[in-house]
Amino acid sequence: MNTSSTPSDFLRTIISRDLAQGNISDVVVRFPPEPNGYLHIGHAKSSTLNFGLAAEYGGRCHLRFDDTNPETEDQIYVDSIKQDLRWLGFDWGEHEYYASDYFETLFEWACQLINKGLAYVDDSQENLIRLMRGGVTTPGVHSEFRDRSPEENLELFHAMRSGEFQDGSRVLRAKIDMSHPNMKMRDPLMYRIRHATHYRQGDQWCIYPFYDWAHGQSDAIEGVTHSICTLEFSTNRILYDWYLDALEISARPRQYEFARLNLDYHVTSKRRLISLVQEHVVDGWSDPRMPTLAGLRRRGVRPEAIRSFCQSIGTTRVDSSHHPSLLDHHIREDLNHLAPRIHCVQDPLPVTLSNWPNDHVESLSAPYWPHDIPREGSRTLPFSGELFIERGDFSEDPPKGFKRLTPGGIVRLRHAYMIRCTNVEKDDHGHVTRLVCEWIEGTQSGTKDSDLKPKGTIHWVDVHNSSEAIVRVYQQLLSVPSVEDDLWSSLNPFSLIEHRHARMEPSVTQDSLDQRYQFVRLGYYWRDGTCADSEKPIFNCIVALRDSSVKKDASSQPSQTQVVKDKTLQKKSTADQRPLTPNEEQWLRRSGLNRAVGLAIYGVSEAVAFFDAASASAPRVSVGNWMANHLLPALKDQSISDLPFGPNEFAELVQLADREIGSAHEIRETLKRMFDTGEHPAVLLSTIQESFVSDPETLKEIALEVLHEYEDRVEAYANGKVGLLGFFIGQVMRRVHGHANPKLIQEIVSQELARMTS
RNA sequence: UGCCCUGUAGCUCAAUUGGCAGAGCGCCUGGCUCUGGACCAGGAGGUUCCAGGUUCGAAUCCUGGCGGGGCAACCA
Repeated sequence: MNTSSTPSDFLRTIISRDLAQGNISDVVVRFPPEPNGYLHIGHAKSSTLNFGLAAEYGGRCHLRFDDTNPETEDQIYVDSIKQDLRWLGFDWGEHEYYASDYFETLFEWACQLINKGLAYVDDSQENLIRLMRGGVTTPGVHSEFRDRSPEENLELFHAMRSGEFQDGSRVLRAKIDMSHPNMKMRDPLMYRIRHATHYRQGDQWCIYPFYDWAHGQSDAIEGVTHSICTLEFSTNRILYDWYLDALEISARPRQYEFARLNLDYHVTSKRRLISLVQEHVVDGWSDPRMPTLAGLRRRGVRPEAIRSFCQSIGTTRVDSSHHPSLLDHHIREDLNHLAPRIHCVQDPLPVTLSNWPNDHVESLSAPYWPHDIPREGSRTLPFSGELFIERGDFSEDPPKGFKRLTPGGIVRLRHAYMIRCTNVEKDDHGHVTRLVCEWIEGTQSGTKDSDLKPKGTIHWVDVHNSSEAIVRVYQQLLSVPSVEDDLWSSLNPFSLIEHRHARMEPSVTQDSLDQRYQFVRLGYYWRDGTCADSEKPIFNCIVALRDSSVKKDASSQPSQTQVVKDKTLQKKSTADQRPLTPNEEQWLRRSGLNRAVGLAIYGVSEAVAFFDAASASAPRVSVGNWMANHLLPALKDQSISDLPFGPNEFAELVQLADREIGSAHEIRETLKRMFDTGEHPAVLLSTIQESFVSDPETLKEIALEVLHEYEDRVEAYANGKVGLLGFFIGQVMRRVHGHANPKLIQEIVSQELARMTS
């Protein structure tokens, strides 16, 4: 199976830390689909993440239906989502929840916000509200209803609930900040009026909460600790926190975002999937070409493959798109040890063996498994003078490297004999209709090697002892990696290839209907469950075998030349620096600092005065560097005057660094502690250094330990790879957990190195 | 144009939190084989987006720039 190394990603880092620091005692996550469609491969990523996290950390994962929009949601989707999740192998126990079950609580909480003056009823029209929100660079304006009293708001809100108003006539909004740089904070809507029947709550409600108002609160109600959603919600996080803070409830879930799954050559947007179904481009939601779990399932993909695919792609915050070959790889890996090998000829070409004894039928025994798979079992393969081979396995005019049958050439029929092609029969159009071949006696599979060297081995079936079948081979739905402008022109016209006259070997009739096979040299297949009543059996191709003979088509990985990744472009754009103002120029000249450092200081209020004061007793350049690189960035929101220390203490710190009383690492640590305690730098530094390994003998011991452990590298060092000095220092540093002076280590390591290699 | 996120091998991700830039997939070569599969061995592929700075040492910290994505639904 695939590499079982436990995945490491930013979420696991966060959760491990929360657990270690005691921020939480149990991990509670949730998978929150809206029941308005079928689950697809993207949901598989999200659900394996959440259910996987819960399992790994011994926590739990809730299934919550985010059903706050009565107009699009339906029980059939609830049912299909549950079915798909169970199929994937996930178990949520009794933790099945519905956001709509929280409507009453949400309503009460909204009233609380109204009472606090943090929410108001707005009678403005929809498009006016939109207009008044402003744009990304222009602030919004206040609604004329923004300053209604809590009493009036409460009364109106209750009237909204009791159905006194029409759809769209009023909304409840949070009262935040109409000029907030984040658009989501410009008095977001909390409730709309919708006189619609909810699939679960019926006509109980005519006001419905929006996502932002419902989601975080639902998380809090359920005790969710980590609320993991996709990247497009990252701008919503600030609102998520605002609502929870405003409510002052004890439960405190946190939202984290990760990148959704994109699969090249597949349609992933729900809207487009719907139109494919509605326009009958595909055979419903479970068409084997669809990226829905229902489609994947019908195609024959097993949940194990989907889960291992999802684990292998990792979890990041980077928008990325995956090539389907990776999914294919996991499907094959799953099926390789599971699917017995049988013969199927998809596109039959008749072959007559001219010298085969008349009417003789030989029963050959053929193992189901190749030598490298440790499984037992075989079946009987009837063999006579009338056979079918794959049309593509014969070529009159073979390309270079063709390893199959050619006029006059020899191939082995798998599990049977070698044959030589002696004659090619064609119709009036020059189309090959039949091959006449010579049976080569004594070449049966398993017998001693003959001198003959077949070009290759091909599969076959017996004409009179085989059955017809329909075989469907699928390719990606799109002919381009992603839909550009128009879905219809992006569709791959060859996404379904149907072989109506395929021939199967006879053993198949004895197998159970849900058996998955490898059709030798073709791929993995199984019977289409939805067509059980069809006259001929219908087989779906689950995934083709890897095929290094095929010319790569449009869906192959991009070639190196195709991908320039705009690197040249990026290079060209040298950092054009903005011109300086006269004041800035004067400041730079006066301070004697370089541009970057100088401007960093100039841009922060009080920083110039701080710099001037500090540089009275310490070198200006050092003061500048330490300020720009370490002091100012650590400031975050607070201002310089809030610091528990002043410029004089800072100057002392800089001097400690300058006189090499402390290493850069130690000085940084000292500064960090000054932020917390405000204590004197020299005192802090000496306590830090006390815990340091400063005894040269001890360090020498450790250095020798390292050098012995990495003898090969010492040799490489001796041979001129002097850059390894840094590596040795690093290793010693690691062993003392950073608690030592690097310059001292360098001295010692260099000495020992010189001794060893001289 | 405002705010937020994000740039590591062709692709997707790692890198013990400042210490030798690695893995899987894909690709190429060889071996094995009665599957152009699987398996085994090897290989190519990197200016860690760019330019500066701090440091004994930077993919990692700082400044500036460039590229990509998201946000202005009475959807979620």
